[in-house]
Amino acid sequence: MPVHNSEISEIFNDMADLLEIQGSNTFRVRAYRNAARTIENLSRSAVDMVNQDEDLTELKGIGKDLAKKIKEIVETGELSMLEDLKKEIPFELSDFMDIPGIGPKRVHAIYEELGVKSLDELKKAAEKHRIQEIGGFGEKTEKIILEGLKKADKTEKRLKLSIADEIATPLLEYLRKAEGVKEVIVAGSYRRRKETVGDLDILVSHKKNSDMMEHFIKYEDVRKVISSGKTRSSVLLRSGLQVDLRSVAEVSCGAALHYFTGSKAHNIAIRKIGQSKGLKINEYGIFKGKKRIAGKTEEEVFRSVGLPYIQPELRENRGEIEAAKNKKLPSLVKLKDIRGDLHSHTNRTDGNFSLEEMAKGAKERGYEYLAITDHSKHVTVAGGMDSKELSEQIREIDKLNDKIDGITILKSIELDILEDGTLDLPNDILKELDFVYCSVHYKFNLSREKQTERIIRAMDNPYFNILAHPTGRLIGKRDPYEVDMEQLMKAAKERGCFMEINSNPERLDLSDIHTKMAKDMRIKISISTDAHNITDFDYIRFGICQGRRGWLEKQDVLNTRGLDELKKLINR
DNA sequence: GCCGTTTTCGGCCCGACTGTTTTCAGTCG
Repeated sequence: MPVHNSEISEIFNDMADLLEIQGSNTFRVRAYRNAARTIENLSRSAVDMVNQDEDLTELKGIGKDLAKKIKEIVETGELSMLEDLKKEIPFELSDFMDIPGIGPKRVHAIYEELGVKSLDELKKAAEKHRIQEIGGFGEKTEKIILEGLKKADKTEKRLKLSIADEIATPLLEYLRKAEGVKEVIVAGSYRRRKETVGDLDILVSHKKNSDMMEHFIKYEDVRKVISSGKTRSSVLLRSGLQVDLRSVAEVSCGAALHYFTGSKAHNIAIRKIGQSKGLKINEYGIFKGKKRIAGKTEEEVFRSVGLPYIQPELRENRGEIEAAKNKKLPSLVKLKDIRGDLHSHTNRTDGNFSLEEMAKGAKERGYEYLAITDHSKHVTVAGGMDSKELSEQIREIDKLNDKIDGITILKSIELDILEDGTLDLPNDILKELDFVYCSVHYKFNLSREKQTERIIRAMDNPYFNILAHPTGRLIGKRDPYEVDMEQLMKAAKERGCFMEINSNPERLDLSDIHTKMAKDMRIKISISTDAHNITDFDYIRFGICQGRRGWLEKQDVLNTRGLDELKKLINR
């Protein structure tokens, strides 16, 4: 049974939870959490590393002990120490910590004092007002627990970046109307352009005596004020999104922006470097003793620790600090580098606009080319094309290309990969196309081995060029299908195939980590939108963000090329 | 439990807000 990296990191996180509740050394707890993160962010499978007898202690935060534990997990699928720990402390206690306001110390107290060991029992204890009986606990804490339990039922989810955009835009506009306001900027994972956002961290600078905080909590979309102070307030919007507003002085703007942009792991790493240079770094600035030596801009913050500016999308402590030190930071791809879209649909299958309308929409966006990739026949619900219909469309595109100026329409298809790895249409029609996009649309639940084999077999066909939405996931709705991405990428590399970042904010597939894997393996990427509408072309901005989070540079992306170069590059 | 361009031992990021207390611990980001 192959063990996934995510399972290893989950075991380490479980270890950390239980150790923390047990009252273990906090740094030991942190070591487990760090290790969990390292494994989760690994662009290779830990199983392979163990099997190839590689030295795991080379990895950040993995020492002799944790290396041994990783090996044990890989070989047995579990960690005996965790199993032992579960016998000492009820495992369900770790769920208590999902309640906001409840941490390990309080969980420990509840368990020790009341013997409560499940969420059910916790609810009953709170309802009978037994929580208040515990020293250091009061009425409010009890209420927090009851409310938290209610909320846990609804499984508070992270919002997709596109939704966060929709919520943030009017809020920012509103905040900018406050009296005495100077600057308003969103930090946090929103600024790092992560695919989902847990909350919004907004920084404001304003004149003295501004009513900023007052203004903020009066926003019409506020459902509940969580906390409100002079420098920081938190509210819950009706959408369920939490927004934290922080007031910052101008001298501290850069330091605060860096601090609240995160990620936490990145910040810790930066602060450690600062510490080694005798500096204290916090949200107010960079301090040498009591003297502030920097903090007005983010550039100053980085300079003070001897680093060049690091783009927000890279700040995940996935090697960006080492790259910065070695002057190896990527020059990230930009929206304006994109010269065409390689994945789009028309009303011949499940799109909403005609070929010509889509072409005009792409042209209006300044594109030099647009590839039409309608579905093939197996996708019956979308009215997929057979050979005859495809050849009709090919002739239609030829005609349109004669008629329309300023943009070239490329002939392509989103061709289904069948269960046995064959392609949905025969090669004699595929050879008429400029290139072929391929994808999986059914039988998502094959075993990891079978799914991997299926796609690699498809890649064996010489007309296979680009793998669309390589894991099939829909964020928050459908998990990615099981597939060995490393194997897929190796196969793609050997055969001259490419990968897609599907820019639809529901998909963003490849993920950031897999994008980085492709980059490391020198596999070029199509950043395209899968547009079914003209406005869908604008999803490209989310794909670009994902590409940037995966360290992509202009030259790593297929559709930053001019038409001739693209055609040369894409054909096997 | 990890880690070392002063270190193989003694550190390990830092401050605001809240609740329950009378000076602070816990939690959060």
